[in-house]
Amino acid sequence: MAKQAASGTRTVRGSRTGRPIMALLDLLGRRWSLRILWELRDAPLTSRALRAACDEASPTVLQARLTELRDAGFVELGDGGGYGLTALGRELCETFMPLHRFAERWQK
Amino acid sequence: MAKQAASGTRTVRGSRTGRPIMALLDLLGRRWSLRILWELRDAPLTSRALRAACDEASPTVLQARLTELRDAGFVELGDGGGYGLTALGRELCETFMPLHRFAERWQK
DNA sequence: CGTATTGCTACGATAATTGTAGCAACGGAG
DNA sequence: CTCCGTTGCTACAATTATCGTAGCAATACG
Repeated sequence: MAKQAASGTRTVRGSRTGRPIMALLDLLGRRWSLRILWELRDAPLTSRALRAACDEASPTVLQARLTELRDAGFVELGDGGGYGLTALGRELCETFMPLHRFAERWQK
Repeated sequence: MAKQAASGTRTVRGSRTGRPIMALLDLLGRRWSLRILWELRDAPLTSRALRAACDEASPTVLQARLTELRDAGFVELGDGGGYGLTALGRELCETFMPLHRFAERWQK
């Protein structure tokens, strides 16, 4: 019972409120979503290079996430191959950069 | 079953590199993790209030996430009941606050 | 005692993810 | 053209994760 997106409305699993933050948290909360954005932060990667960067995750999920992230407008498939961040995606990725330093301090 | 943390080492699914950012991305990439942190951003909530805030998500997963987030030191169970963010958790949550405005602009 | 909370768990059903293998399309040698 | 190697992408069974419902023990109040 995959939740269908009602015409024009961005309806993501687990977020029936319509609040965009919920849709975003849900999208980013799926496995490998955050990781994909992270791995693409510097430069575009081919699907296989991305898979290698993502600890050889299953191509099934990666393709699913890439499709979702493309639909969301965060990732694009460049002409000539290779996945890269869109301007919007780069902007989103910037939001997560402080996470890097935080993680270093966390670690404990 | 749930991957056990080898003595002293923080080993999280999908992150065998040992880089803390990977462990963090993996932890936050599990379902409801981000949402839980988000819902606790203002004030502590009881387990049931949190469940209500999280769209009546299954208590099984919520308990699992809460345990993980507690082990990570982001969430704590206050004396007298109620889950709240730790100082570290509040700090992590601050990192995600820009996400709110980003989500508003996203939406499209 | 009854009633209502709290945090938390059991367990079958369902959905998501994994792992392996492979496809069609394109391009560059040879 | 043929042979390679790459690209993005898919099939499909097996394994996990999550859902949904019900309920437990503990605590508190009357």
